[in-house]
Amino acid sequence: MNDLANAPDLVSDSDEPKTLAETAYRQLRRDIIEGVHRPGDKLRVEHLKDQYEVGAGTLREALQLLVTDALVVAQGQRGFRVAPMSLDDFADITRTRVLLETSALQQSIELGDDAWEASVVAAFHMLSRAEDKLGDGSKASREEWEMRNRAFHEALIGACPSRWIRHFQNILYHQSERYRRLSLFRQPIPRDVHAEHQAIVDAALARNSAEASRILSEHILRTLEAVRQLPADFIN
Amino acid sequence: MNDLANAPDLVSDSDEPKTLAETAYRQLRRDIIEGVHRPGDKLRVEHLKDQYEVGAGTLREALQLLVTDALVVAQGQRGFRVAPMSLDDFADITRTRVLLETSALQQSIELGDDAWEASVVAAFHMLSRAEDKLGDGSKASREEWEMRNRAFHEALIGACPSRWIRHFQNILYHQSERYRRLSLFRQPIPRDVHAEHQAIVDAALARNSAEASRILSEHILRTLEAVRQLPADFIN
DNA sequence: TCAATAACTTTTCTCGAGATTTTTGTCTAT
DNA sequence: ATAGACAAAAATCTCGAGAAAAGTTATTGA
Repeated sequence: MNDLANAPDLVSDSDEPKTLAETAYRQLRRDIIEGVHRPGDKLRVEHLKDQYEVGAGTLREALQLLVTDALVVAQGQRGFRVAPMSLDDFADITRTRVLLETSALQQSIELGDDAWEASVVAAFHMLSRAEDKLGDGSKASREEWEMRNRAFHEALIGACPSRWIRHFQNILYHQSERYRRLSLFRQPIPRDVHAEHQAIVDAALARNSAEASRILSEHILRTLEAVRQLPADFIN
Repeated sequence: MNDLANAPDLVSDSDEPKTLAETAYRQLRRDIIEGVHRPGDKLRVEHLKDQYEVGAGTLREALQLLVTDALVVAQGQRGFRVAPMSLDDFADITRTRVLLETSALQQSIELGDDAWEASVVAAFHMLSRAEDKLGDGSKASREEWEMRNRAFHEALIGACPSRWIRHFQNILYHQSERYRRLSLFRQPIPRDVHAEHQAIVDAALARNSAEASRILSEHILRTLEAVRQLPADFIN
């Protein structure tokens, strides 16, 4: 139909940072997702420029990039703040993710070729291996699992030709990461995620679009439930 | 359910520009949508800073804001360019818009109260009046119609509580504006748009979610067909 | 004639200082 | 004691110049 699948991303994310601003942007993004800068915190340029070792203008640019990801909000003439978090917001993020990701998955199942099937199987395998090593509870293994989990979800919708859906999906994934981090903190991988992933793979390879969407939906929504059951004051 | 409907937008767009950078941003955005800067054009800071009468750093910031809207693409260390246009891209935009806007409409129909109904009727009335004045073919009347058309679509999904859907919807609307401009150029409001809008309003007020979505889908997709039938070299 | 290198020009990126605006703190008057 | 106004402090926003990179043209050798 169209060949957008191989077109460059709307916002380059994969390749190396070529500029100081982008380097600071990535460090800041990680720090926000990790909770170093907490929701609602004011991000003062004068303080942060020393911390991240760049000029004021450069840091400003990094903050602007974070506005694109909606991890930072800018209020004209009143500086920058870390985007607030709330249960309602996470519910919104999750539902929107379900809407986009199921649609992308359906298109993937419809259009995906052998190479797509192979990449899904491969990503699932990588993820399964990471699950095995998750027992030690180390931070490294958990981060590895995070990365591969993300790679798996990306592989699933990899054959979806819509650059826009993938772009929005990307933004939402970063957002959820902030929340999922909370749920992992208390109950490290509680439910049987492996079986859920396996079921999605099976349905996808069987080209059973409706079934795959249904399972994926429940899979994503379950994370919402996990966060909902956290102590109320966990999100502030 | 949740009270996000009245929460501030992810990216403030309604209120007045409080900073020079934001002013330049709006001017630039309009110029890109209007085609003053053409797709693929290089946006050289040194030239543009004089044209828009701001400093280099300030213009840089304005360009960064446009990256958020995906109207400008930044290539690290190689400056900024106007985002390219293509038929495939517009098809992608349109389909994604349909996905988001029908979902938002369904939620609106489900949750909307009397005030929502009133705002839909009001926006429809405003739009109809603008259609009457469209006969003179003046630029002013066409711009008025554009604004009210947008207001109408926004009113329809106004009761959708998802800030994220509305945010993405917003970005996509700006994108389509660039393309719709082309179709208006040749065939000024060709099809019977009024009847389509009327049908959507009727179905929405009757709380007929499925029917309203179906009509809205076709309504949006028709614009895609209109652009498809333009001379091939119109998009370059 | 063509390819590779080198010098030059253009453009982007980065920084620190000055001008505005917001915020904080203090003081006075009711 | 509270509210308002004034003053001081902090932070943001803006600008122009200098450093680094990319792009362009000229030159040289085979």
